[in-house]
Order: sequence, then structure tokens, then C-alpha cells
Amino acid sequence: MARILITSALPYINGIKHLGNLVGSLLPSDAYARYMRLRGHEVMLICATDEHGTPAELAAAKAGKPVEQFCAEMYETQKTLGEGFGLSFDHFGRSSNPHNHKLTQHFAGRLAEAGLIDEVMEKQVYSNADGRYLPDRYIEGACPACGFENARGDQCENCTKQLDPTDLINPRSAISGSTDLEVRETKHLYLRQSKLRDRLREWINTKTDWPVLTTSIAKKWLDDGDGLQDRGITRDLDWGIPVRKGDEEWPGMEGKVFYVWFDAPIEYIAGTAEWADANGKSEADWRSWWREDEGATDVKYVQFMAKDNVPFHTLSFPVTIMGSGEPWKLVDHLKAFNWLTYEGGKFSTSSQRGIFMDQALELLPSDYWRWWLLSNAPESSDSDFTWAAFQAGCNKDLNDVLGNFVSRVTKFCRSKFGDSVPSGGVPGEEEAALEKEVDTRLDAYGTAMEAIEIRKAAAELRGIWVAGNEYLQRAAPWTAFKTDPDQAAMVIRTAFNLMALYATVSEPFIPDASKAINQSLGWSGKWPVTAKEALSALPEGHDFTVPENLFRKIDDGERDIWNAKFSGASTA
RNA sequence: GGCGAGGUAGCUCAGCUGGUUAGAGCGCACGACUCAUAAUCGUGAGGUCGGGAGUUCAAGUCUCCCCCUCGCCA
Repeated sequence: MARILITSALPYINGIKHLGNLVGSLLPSDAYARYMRLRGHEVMLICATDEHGTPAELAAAKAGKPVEQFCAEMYETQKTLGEGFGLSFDHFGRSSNPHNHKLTQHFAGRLAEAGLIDEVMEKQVYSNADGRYLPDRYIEGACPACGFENARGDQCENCTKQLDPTDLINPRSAISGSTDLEVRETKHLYLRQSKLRDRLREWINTKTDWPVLTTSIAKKWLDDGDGLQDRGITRDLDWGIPVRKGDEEWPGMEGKVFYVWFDAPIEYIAGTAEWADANGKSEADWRSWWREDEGATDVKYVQFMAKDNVPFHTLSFPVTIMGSGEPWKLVDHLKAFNWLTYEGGKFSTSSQRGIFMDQALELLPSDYWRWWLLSNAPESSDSDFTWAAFQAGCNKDLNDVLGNFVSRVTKFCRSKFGDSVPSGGVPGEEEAALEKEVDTRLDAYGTAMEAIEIRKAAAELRGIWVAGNEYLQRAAPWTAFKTDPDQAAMVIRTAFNLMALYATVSEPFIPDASKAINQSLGWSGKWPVTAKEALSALPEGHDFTVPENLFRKIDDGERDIWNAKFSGASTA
């Protein structure tokens, strides 16, 4: 029994997430958490919406809503969709919540005391008409490099050149279009990441069991060019966490907020505090997950994220933690995913290319998506979602292999023995062989889950399902029944126990189907210690009901319709 | 142009620190069974492991060069 703290990268608030976002951290973190809970470990799975920053303000403006209201509504939407996919967060919080304000200000104060924050005067564009500064995407103008008319303050979309707002020619406000702009001096805080470079490197070098994807990205940032750069952690925006030095004012920083990438990972901690509030727990309860001086020494902390988040989790956030001088938990294992592509190209939120979480659930129940996405997770390289592959995977694995197994066992039993687990007969060689295979596969499945090798785990799970069909075929109870009903009864009883075992071990991947099997059995098993034990767990005479078919097939017609509908360009 | 990740059967991918006839799933062909959702099970065909050179008794697995794809940055 261990304590495992798990966080999923925070989905950004500006819109509904697509399948790539789902498989890039939310889904695998849930599967891992579910597995660990099943194995009897104490798990804390935390996620939240990441709500601050310019894109949130722009999305709110586009929706014609105040940013607070927009975020509150989108939070509810994302929370509901997460539940729709069975994401079993212990708490799904918001980075805009009071706990995060307090903690973010706390960390900033500690970092300042440790001499890790510089106050830097820099030039920013101020709009007199809008009465505010115009950072990043709030300002547009002509690109100084290529002359493109609609370049933004952070980057020219035409030639991809990185820009500063002050570089733009004929700049204008993206809000009002006003050209009544002036350059003002404004003070900002910089996190002196470079001071902790050696310590970070030492720390990362101890992480020999991390995936190459993770350590190579981290090392690149540490050593590329002039090495790790200091980073601005404040912005001239309204929406965000006000800059304070712990509980105190920060002279000269009035009206400014922390940069979204500074406060977002702190929400992992704050989200755990929110969990305590929501569940009647004490401050000590949540701190025991995070503070090594308050009980967290036995906690294993695992983070899930897509690869674009790796630098922030291997460098910036650890700088915040280490620099605070306080014994907060650093990540122990970091699992990063590559991209999921859609029919050979990128998922695109702006052009509505690909499938989004709300749309997916309108087409099929979440287990279909969970299974296909997890069993094809982009672990070693990018992986491609195609409708053909999705259809083939779901039809074969879920419908034909697992669903049909449950169907053939329950229906055969009902017609020959009635609606309870039949008694009689003695297990023999076939059953011993089955036990041996299940033991081997369960072991491999567990090993893969412990190592967070999701695809491999899915393949083993599938192998366990297949073993049931193989067994039935060899044992052929329909033949045995004619001459030796007791033998047939024993085979079917074994198959029922196999079903119960499937319900338990499949839960991390397809929780709804697991529940359906358990309901039809009127049973809820524990994680199998040995196959022999598990395959004789159900009492003889135990009643069951024949469930509705667990899964259905996706036919070619609907596949083609969906393919056309989600190809982008036209939004259907 | 720089950096990173890849290039293994028709498709999607496994192949750990180099070592018997290179594996899996899907697809395909043939066969078996008939309990089940025309589902299942078995057998088989299919690869000079991107190309070239090198190290080694031995290389998909190490070194060098080249080609191609994807991503990030210029």
C-alpha cells in the first residue's frame, strides 16, 4: 500500500478539448489512477482548468462575455465532459480559485526572499483608448521582417518570426483598433531560472527511469544556446493572480498579475487544497500529500502531460519548488506523450478539424474512445487517429472479442443451465492451462501499468480477453453438454469467473463495461492475486442476468459519414 | 539551416544492456466449430529491419556518411 499523487496537465480554459488533448494526459492519468486504486493504493488524482492568460481573455471577448463568466461556464462544461469520459479525478479544480491565488503569491514571496526574482524595467505598448497595456496578442501591426499586415505582438503568422509588441510597424490595438498607442516603461518580475541550472541538471540526471522524450527535452532547454533563460513571470493584464509578495503588497507591481505559466502548475497543489475543502478535510490532510515535512515522504508523485508541457514541468515548476526553500514535493515520475494526429494532419481548434470531446460523446459512449485512444496512445512517437483504424479496433477488440465472450457465456448458460452459475464437474488440464496463461498475462499487464506503458498494458489486457475465447473453443461446453453436463457446467462456471475477472481488470480502460459486467453478475471482485483463486471466486448457484450487448459494431456507412463530417473546413 | 523524434511484414506497431529460423494485432487466404453480436478458434502466405560503408566470431540492435517523414526553432 503506497500513496500515489497523480496530476494531469491542466486543460486550458479557452475551449472544448479535442481527442489529442484527451489522450495526451487526461485519459492516461485516469487509467493509471484507476489501476493503482484497484491495487489497493491510496491515490490522489488532481486536475483543474488553466484559466489565466491572454487566450482566455480573447476567447471570452469573442464569446461576448466577461472573462470571469466565460471561465466559470467553460469550467462547468469541461468538468461535465471529463465526467462523461469517466475521468475519476479526486478533484477537478480551477486555477483561478482562492487557494491558487494564495499559494502563487506565497511562492513568489519565497522566491523573492531567496534572491531568485529580478525586477526589470521594460518597454510595453500602452493603449490610451483602451486604458490598458497591450501584451502579446492584444496588439497587431505589420511585420518588420516580411511586411505581413496582420502580425501579432508575439509572432508573425506569415513568416513565423518571434516578435515583441514594440517591433510592429503601424501598430494598432486588437481590441479597439485604436492607433493611439504609446510605449511606456513598466516593471516586470523575472524568475532567475539560470541560477538553479546546475541544481536542475543534477536533479534531472538522477531521473534515469524517465522516458527519453522527457529528459532530452529538459536537457535541451538547460544547455541549448546560452543555457536556461530567466523568464518573465508577470503581465500587464486584469485577469490573473495579482502580484503580491506573500501576504504583502509588492511595491511597483500594483495592477499586474502573474504570468499564466507561473501560476498554472501551482494549481496542482492548490487543487489538492480545494479537494480538502470540498470533502471536509483539513489543511493537514492536503498538505500531507505535498509537504515532505508534513507527511509526504512516502508519496510518489507522477505527472502526466503532452510533450509541449515538458519544459515547464522539468524546469520552471521545479525552480519554483526548489527556489522556495521549502520541502514541497517534486515530481518523481513524469510521463509525457507525443501528439495524436487526425487523419494524417493536425487537430485544429481554430479550423474545427478533428473530433472534440463533446462531439465524441454524441457519437459513441466513452468506453469506445477510451479503449481506442489508450490502446493507441502516442507513447513512443506521434500516432494517427483514422476512422478506419478506430472502427477496426473497436469492432474487433470490444465487440467481437470481449462483448461477444460475455454474450456467448451468459446465453449458453441460460439456455442449458438457467440463470445461475451452474455447479458440478471438476477442473482439469484445460483449466490449469488457462490459469497459467492468465497469470502470465496479468503479471505482464501489471508490469506495464506500473511502468505506465499504456499501449503494452492494453495489448496484455486484450490478450486476457482472447484467452477466454480460446479456452471456450478448446473446452467446447456445447459438445460436452451432450454427453457430460457436469463437465460443461464446470467450463461455463470457469467462464463466468473469467467474466468477473475481466470486469475487475478492465476497469482502468473501460469502466462502463466493467460496471455492466459486474451488474449482470451481481458481483464485484477484488484484484486477482492468482488466477486459480480468481477463477473459483463466484459461488455455485450465484444468480446472474444476461446483459444487453456490451458493445455494438461501427458500420462502414456511419464511419464514412463521420469521416466526412469531421474533416474540417465545413463545420457540420 | 540548427535541434529533436522517427523510417521494421499491405496497415498500426513490439523488439531490453548486439547472439538460435525478426515478433504481435489488424487485413488477407484456407480450415474447424456452431454456444454467441455472420461472432469465435486454428493454420498459412507476407519483411535482404530506409540506403551505403565500418567495428565484431556475431548487428534491426554499436560507429560514420547519405536519403525520406514529422515536430520545434531559425
